[in-house]
Amino acid sequence: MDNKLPTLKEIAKRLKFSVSTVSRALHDHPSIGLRTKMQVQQLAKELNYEPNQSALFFKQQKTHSIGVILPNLKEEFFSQAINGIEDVSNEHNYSVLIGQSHDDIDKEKQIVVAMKNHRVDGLIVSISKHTKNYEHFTRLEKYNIPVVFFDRVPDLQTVHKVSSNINNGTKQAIEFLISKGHRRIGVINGPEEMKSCQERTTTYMDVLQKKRIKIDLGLVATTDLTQAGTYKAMKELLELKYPPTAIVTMNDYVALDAIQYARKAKLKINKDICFVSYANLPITNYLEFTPLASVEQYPYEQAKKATEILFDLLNPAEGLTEKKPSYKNILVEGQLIIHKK
Amino acid sequence: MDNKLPTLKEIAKRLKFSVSTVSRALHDHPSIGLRTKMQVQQLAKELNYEPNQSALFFKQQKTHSIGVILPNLKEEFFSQAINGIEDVSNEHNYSVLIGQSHDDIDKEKQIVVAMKNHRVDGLIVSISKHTKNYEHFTRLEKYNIPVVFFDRVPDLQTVHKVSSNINNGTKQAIEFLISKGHRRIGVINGPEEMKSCQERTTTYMDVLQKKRIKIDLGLVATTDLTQAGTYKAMKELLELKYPPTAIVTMNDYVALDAIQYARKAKLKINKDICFVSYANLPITNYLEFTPLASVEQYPYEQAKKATEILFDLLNPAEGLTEKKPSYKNILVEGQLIIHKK
DNA sequence: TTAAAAAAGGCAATCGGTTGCGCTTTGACA
DNA sequence: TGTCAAAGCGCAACCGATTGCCTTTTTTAA
Repeated sequence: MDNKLPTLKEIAKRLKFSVSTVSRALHDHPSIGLRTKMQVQQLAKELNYEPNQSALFFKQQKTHSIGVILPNLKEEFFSQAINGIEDVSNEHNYSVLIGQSHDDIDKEKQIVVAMKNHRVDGLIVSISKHTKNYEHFTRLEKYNIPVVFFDRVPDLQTVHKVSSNINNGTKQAIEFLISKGHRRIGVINGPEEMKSCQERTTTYMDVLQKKRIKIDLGLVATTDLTQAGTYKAMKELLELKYPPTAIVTMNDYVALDAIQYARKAKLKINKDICFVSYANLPITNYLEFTPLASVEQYPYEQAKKATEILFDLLNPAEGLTEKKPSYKNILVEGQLIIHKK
Repeated sequence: MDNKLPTLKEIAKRLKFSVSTVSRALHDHPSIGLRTKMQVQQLAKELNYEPNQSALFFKQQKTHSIGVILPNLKEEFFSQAINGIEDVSNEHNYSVLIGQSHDDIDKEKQIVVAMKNHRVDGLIVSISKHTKNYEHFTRLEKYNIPVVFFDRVPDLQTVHKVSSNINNGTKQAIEFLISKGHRRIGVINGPEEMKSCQERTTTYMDVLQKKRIKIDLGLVATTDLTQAGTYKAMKELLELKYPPTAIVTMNDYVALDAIQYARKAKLKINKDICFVSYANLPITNYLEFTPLASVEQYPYEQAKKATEILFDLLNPAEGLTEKKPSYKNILVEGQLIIHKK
């Protein structure tokens, strides 16, 4: 009982019209008579006709789907980002294909290939924390698959990207800590490959310098974002001759690990030592010991903006010539959120 | 410079073969000579030829993609589930299309239509918490799109589903609390529409009865899973003449809200009142006040199993006749995990 | 009444790959 | 040297929808 889906041919046969007439009738083409249109449209409705998307995709060389590659859906940051992507895609009647790199470069490359084979019309990407080489992405140009990066973006001028300008947030964060009387402020940064981490350090030093606070490079530690890495960083910081009284951490997950370490070290959170972080996870509402403040990076907005750019690329603006090798580089301002409690 | 992708036709033209020969050569068809095969395969490699998936999808009437519909990616339970789905799909070289219902029935229906239009080969679904009517899913049968439900499954016999058998976990949980000396054990359950919630209540009563503990229906409250709903449930329970000394909550998110409420009510967690929950969120590791134990529901495994079933449906086992209106109904055993601390 | 224009609809190519079937070689064997 | 089969390859249909162009019919105007 393989209930074949109705096709144009089927309708045409029943009504004794040609396939092309049926097609045009359904599209309200002017050169089809009213009676014919009515007949066709009614039968189409009766049969519950719907055009075969695969055929359309094939003909128009479009799949009406975009791919999304990101490190890990488990991080709420990214699952919020997905919402932004989905919302915009749905408006355009596009579907969303998802792939997680799990911060593994090989997996990332593999997904890119899979997406390309699937002929996605475009790609939204947040790169893995180890990605330094972007060839697997740039290669997509040959296939006319536009790519827009967000949040974790390559340090290239020749790509479209949306990222969070954390400089302002970082500045606010450090000034906030200084205003609270802290003078020895530590940093637990992420891998140096990540552009945002370099920026964080730079801003950190800028602010301290402006406020005429001595800079001690020993106060800048790095983690690979694992719990072990963060513990190690904390160990280094706490073993300093003059340990920090406040620490700025790469993101909330790092902050949670750092806080856990501090507690094991019998430090009183927000008393002996304070934390300021990035990302502003909703889950922190349930925590007893949380960062004093977080720099919100607006994942939903970033992802939304990135997707909008992608659709602009897919539907080149009306009346615009092809000649525009200009690359979008949008910055979403980060914002320091001071937690209540 | 619209670098057209190479096609069979292109290769055929250059080598002066017919398209069909080229096609067969690339597929190692026996009726093609060795020399020809070599030539074709080499040129194909040089040109970086790759078959146009859209064309294939169209021809074979398959898209090599499966759709996933679930309530909310923000819940770690579901983002873990996605991993299981992705892993299996990748093995089969399938792509994963994602849609979130956000627990909204209309949105859910809309996504089903979008997925159908996209001609996904199959669907993995965890229904919204309000879904009672499953017509939008059963309608897919007509399109030969198999559906496998997981975790939040319809209460129907005529569908494929994988869900967590929480009865055993619930039993263990209640017995655990009883062994700790609790005699007044409360329940904060989810919406009654959800099958798992009915089961929870039933098991709860069974165990109490077996242990000869008086059943007080006042101890069973429900929440709509929002914070407000949970607060209301807690209020009811705590205002009882003899309030519970332990509470079993629908899931960890509910538990967190309940715990927060209890703390505001100046109750000492794990002393005045204990909690046992479901889901076992990793985030609870960072919490000061957590449930004593959680019933792990193995989202990754559930989703993985569901996806495997889907692929079985897509590739009907060799030598099996079509005649098998048998519906899979897999239960993944829940397991009580007692938190250390 | 006739020519020309407008209206209505059909033909066939096309997208890229697959595949049943038929045609032409070649080689082996008698 | 003639015969026949196997080997090697091409033709053409097909999947479903779109669209440029041509044909037929009807209408309008001269």
